[in-house]
Amino acid sequence: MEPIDAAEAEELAKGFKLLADPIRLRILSLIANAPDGELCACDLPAVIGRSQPTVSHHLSLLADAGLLTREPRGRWAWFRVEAERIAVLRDALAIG
Amino acid sequence: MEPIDAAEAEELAKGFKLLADPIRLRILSLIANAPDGELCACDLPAVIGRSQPTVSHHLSLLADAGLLTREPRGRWAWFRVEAERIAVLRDALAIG
DNA sequence: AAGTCATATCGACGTTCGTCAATACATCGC
DNA sequence: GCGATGTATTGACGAACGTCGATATGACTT
Repeated sequence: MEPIDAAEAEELAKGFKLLADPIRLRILSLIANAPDGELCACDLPAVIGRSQPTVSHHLSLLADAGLLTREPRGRWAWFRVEAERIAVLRDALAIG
Repeated sequence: MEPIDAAEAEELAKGFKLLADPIRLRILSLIANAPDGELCACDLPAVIGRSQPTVSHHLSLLADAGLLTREPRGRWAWFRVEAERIAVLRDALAIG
């Protein structure tokens, strides 16, 4: 954890805020561990146990922040984890 | 990022929620980079730019969660970063 | 003992967040 | 075209959060 200024703290906090929800963590985990590293949004409401609008809301938050990429294929939407963006947050937690 | 269940996601989300605030990030950064790895709370309100109750509030949140340890010395309170607890969160972001 | 100083707690306020029902939008199959 | 299906958006609600002024607690100094 290097010394950070106010602007960088603001930026990092936005990132961690997205990780500060169990639903979003499970979504990221499910996608990261899915075959070929991608997952169809259609499966998530049942697996997560939340309504379709709620899941879609979280997916949009993660995608808008660049932590996920969305690829529409016909009727379905497929998502992948943007590992580099996660790595930025992980590296910010390196202490000493 | 290994596959995580609902209980683990809940636990990790609590941790990331503490990192999801720029003030708390700066507090952690300032303490981690302070001489001897410890910092007196008395300096923080001026450096951070928030009121004393606000800073004390954030320090308590971090200490209660085990991310900081508080050591009262006379009139002052000194804080250290609990690196192992931060490492748990960092490791959770390791994506295959 | 009285005063001072650092810290913690309380109470209140506006803001943000997570959630879902209802609805709109887009794409497929017939 | 039309109905069905997957997804996104809207609107509304209660809960949680960050903030600060006022106050309380505790410790040192004289």
